Amino acid sequence: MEPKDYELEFFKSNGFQRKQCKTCGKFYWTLGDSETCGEAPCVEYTFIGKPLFKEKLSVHEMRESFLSFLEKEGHTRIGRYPITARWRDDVFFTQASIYGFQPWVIQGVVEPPANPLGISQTCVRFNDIDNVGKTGSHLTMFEMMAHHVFNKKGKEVYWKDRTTELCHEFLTKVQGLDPKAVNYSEAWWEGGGNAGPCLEVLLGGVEVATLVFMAYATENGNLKPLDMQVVDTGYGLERLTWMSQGTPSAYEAVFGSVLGKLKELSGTKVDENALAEYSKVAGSLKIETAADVRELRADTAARLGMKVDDFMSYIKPFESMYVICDHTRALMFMLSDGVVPSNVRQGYFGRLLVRRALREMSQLGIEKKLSEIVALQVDYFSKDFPDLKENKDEILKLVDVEQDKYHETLVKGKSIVKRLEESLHREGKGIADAELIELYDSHGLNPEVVAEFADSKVNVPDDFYKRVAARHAKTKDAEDVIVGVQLPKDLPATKQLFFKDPYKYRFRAKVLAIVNDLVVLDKTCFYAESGGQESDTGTMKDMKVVHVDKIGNIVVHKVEGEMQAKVGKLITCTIDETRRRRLQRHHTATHIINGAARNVLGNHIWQTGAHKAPDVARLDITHYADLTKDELEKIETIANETVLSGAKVQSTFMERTLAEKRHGFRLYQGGAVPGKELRVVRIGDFDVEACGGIHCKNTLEVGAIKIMGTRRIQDGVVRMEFTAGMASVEKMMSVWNEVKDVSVKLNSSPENMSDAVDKLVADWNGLRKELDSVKKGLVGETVDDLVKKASQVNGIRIVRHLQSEDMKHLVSLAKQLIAQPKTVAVLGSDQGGAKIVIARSEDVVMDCRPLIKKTMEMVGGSGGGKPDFAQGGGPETARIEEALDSAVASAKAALEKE
RNA sequence: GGGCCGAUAGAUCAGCGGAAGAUCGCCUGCUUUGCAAGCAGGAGGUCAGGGGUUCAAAUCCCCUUCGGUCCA
Repeated sequence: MEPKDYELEFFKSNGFQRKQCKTCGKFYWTLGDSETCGEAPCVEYTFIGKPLFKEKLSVHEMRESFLSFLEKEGHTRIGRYPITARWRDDVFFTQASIYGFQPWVIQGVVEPPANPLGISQTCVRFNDIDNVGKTGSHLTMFEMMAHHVFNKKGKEVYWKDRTTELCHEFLTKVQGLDPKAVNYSEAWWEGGGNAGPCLEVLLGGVEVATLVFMAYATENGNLKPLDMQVVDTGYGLERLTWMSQGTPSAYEAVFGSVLGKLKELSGTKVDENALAEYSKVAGSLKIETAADVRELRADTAARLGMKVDDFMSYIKPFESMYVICDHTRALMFMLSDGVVPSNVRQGYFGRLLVRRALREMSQLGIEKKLSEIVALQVDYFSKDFPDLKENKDEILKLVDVEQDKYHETLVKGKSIVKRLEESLHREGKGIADAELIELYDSHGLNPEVVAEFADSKVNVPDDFYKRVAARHAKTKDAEDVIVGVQLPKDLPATKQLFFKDPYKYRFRAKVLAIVNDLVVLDKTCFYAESGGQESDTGTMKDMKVVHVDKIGNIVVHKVEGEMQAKVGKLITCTIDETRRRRLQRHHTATHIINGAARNVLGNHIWQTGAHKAPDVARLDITHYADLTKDELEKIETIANETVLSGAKVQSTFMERTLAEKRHGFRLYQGGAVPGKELRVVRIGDFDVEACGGIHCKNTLEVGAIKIMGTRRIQDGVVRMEFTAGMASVEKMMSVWNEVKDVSVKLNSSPENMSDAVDKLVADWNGLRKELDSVKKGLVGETVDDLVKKASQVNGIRIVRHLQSEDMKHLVSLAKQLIAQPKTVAVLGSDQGGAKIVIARSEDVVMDCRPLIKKTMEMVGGSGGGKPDFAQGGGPETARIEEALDSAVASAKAALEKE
């Protein structure tokens, strides 16, 4: 961070002064005479009640004002990128306007869609979700407005001066800000492996924009100049809107009619003064823990001369409403862009928002469905985002489904809390910290919910969420390190011939390198495993090619047999044609099923994974419920109709930006696809995906598609297994054969098999029961005999009996014997080892446990039980008679003592 | 991707080393003009699956499968 980085010609020629903030020491440039940098906490918000801009604008108006200003200044306006960053595999969500251009544009691999460009990018960030609603300015979802410039060497567009000038003009000329009211503070920006100087645009106590000049790559702590220097600006749409309106909090400015409706529903009255003070205090505090929030409330209450409790009860409903507004707006965009709420990955954040919003709804006592609030958001935003309107029904459906799921969790939770409380009560305890943490972590019940469900009072520890986090903070296992193969440097990218001709199975190519059993060619028809499609196999001269991989853009053939390739020589290769054709069909079938599923289930269907083997393929899609039989049949029917329609399958390479423009982000079904050009695979008007796989040329080649089964592999994801072409035929043949075999065994026909099995099962159950009762009857008969044969001691009968039955039978017999008065039973069995039961009726005084222990020691075993009923066993079966005698003797001895 | 909790009758769950239980629901009979209900009796379980420990496992240990939940 060098001072000269910030000595802009723009500052100098316009009379800006460089000053140092009295409070924080930051350097800043200004036309004014302030002595501080101009950002809270160095200064308090100055614009509340006194807007700094000439006109009060809504978010829609502010966005339009910014973008049209940029257009006027020579920028091209482009549409937002989706909130789910499907073109990247390093992040879940779009968190800044630059995300849409990372990594390909920034790396110079792909041309930007326009240069310079203007955008208002929808973003979500969850780091500060706990502060939403409380601080007056935190949001999970926001729009980052920006002008971006991608400066290639020799093709520079503009850099620091013009950037800052544009910013200054927008604020002063367009929004009518007093030029003296804005400060530009010097700062350094780093992120995602890049770095550069930046200017923070501060006014009214708020940072409304950041102007980043991305000039370096960071490598091991060192800075390396970038080939392409990027202007990365970020203007907070919500903050600018807030500034223009001067409302007590950003929420009041941003949420418009949606917030109004919530106020109406909850019947709260607004005290502008209290809200304003709250925001001001929040602006000057660092809010990180629950204790900070308490301090915020206490400070504000003090400034207002209110009791903390009174202030709390006033401010709570507002916090709730702000949270609901924020979360529903974020949800709307996330769901529209293809997030299906679930318990993992992106979906989890959808669930989180729904549950948090519902909590606040119930706090406010609003009985409406959450989807009704989301619907208000859609209406408020759909004019500027038409896709929201298009997806409205889907969005609301997803919210409803998720609300139902939360309801189930709560119903279950309620009984869990009740039971827990009962059992703790028996021990004379109440719900303590440990239980609270367990209930939240394992059952999704946060402390407030538990307190609501519990009969007794529940105290929530201050550091509750910290302690939950501590439970998760265990060290990770070391990851498996994949040992990479060291290929010779400077190998050219392998030419992949199958793109041009997917039906070429024989070719000759030059051998470029051999490493162990790996062969690299100059060109190849072998498809390397990727995109879920297994690799081709085949032969190379007389060697077998068993697997093909891609390392970077070099295709590596793994061969078996004596090495016959020679570097520099040509070699003849043949691909296993049958296998290839099967893989091809399965790949095209996967696209068809994906399209069919979206057709039947809705726009929220995205591919989350896929695998194509020669004999079977599978496709994972985002969906909130198990597929019904009806849905499945529809998908299968549509898929097969599509096959029979004989649609062309077109594969064309296209510049990434152009492909995105033409086909939208639906392209990214298979996840992030690297590179400058995308291969776009299009099946009629049915399905378009970015895909590097090998496809049939016409859907007719796919043959019959048979979906073998579906199952939910996780909440929000359904896996479909299916076959196509010969694989379908084989599968159906083998299943049909199986069915016929079974039906023959059942003495039935395939059509009547189900009835036959029902009958069989019923018969089997009947027989089992009959056997049970017959056995019981036999026991009954012997009881009388045994009692008669029993010996007597002190008027107590001792029954001694040995039989070859299982323990269950022995126990059953003993129970019947001791139902008689004054009876001791000593029963043995030699089945599966030496087993003995010693039991007595209630009116006999004797502890059976020491007897069984002593007895079983004789047969090398042990035993135990209750005083009146003991059992045991041991391995020395041959000594069972001896043991029985000993047991009877011991029992007699014990009884005589009494 | 990781942590935690869980899987027992049709449903909700208890049992947590010594014959598989409760409540609701279901069936039969009685009672009632009918309904709600009441009374008496009854059916209904591979204790998720597989290994192990033990004389003995629903119960303890390990693995697998499935569900829930928290976190990234």
